[in-house]
Amino acid sequence: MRTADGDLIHEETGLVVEEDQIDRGPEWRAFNHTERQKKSRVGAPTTQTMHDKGLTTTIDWKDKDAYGRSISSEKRSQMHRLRKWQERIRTKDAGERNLQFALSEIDRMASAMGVPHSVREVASVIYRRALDEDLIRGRSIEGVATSALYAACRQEGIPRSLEEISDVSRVERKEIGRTYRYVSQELALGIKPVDPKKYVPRFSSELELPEHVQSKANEIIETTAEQGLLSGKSPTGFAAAAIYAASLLCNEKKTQREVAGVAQVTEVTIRNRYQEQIEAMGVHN
DNA sequence: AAGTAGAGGGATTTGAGCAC
DNA sequence: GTGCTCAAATCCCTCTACTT
Repeated sequence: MRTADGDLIHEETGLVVEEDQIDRGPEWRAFNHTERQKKSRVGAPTTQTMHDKGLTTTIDWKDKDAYGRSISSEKRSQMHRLRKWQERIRTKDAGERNLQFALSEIDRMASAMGVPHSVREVASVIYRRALDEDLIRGRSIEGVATSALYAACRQEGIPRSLEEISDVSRVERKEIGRTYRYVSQELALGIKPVDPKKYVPRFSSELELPEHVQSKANEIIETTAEQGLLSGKSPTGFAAAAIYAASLLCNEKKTQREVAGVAQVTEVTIRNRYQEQIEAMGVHN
């Protein structure tokens, strides 16, 4: 095998067997200076599948020289040290690269969702903790990164639903939920179920509902949640129903379809929830 | 808009099988 | 008997599709 430099490499040992003696200086090459500048780089073809793009030298594990002869014990121990360091650098690089990738994914998703910088910081911390606790083994980096972001949003009090986060992630909703539960449990994040009231301002502003409708929706949520109506129900559906009910009560009516759209639940869910809520409010008043 | 049936999915409970 | 794992059963919620 020959490198781009023309050096002959021993197939098994990977050691250089024969150096290309010819100086291919620039002045007599076929392409001139400007052509040379056009080429961003020269040399061996690179591959994206390896972190070093396949350019680094590999020291193999045989104690033979380029000619296949055994080498002295002094050389052997020197080779051993070199290999050890190469392995250390290689694995360290791989870990760093994965972390870099995860953090850039978190950043990308956070930007796409428009969440503040503090959430990204928290997500990064959660991801690093998951890495330290060895929770990523057997799971995808993207999955853990996405669930770290999901957890961070909830922890910072600006929750995003699994639907919303799976829209910007390459990982599907089910996987995010599963990984999130696992990470949250293992790291003892102690995140409480999302308060539906947290969704009210965002959904309301998307629906362009005035302040007093929001307060009414919050009131409905508080009263009905006290009566145990929230238990086991999805917070987004609950919030959507309360907003719908509030819009009716305040004569600022939005259709179930509109509310369902911004909350990413179905109209059926809104119907079921809001009737329970209205009933409970009736009993309450 | 409202209602209904049925499908599908997640979480929890129950029960069988196994090792100690 | 106790503790554990794993699969099946069950419950509840949300969804789609359809009708009124």
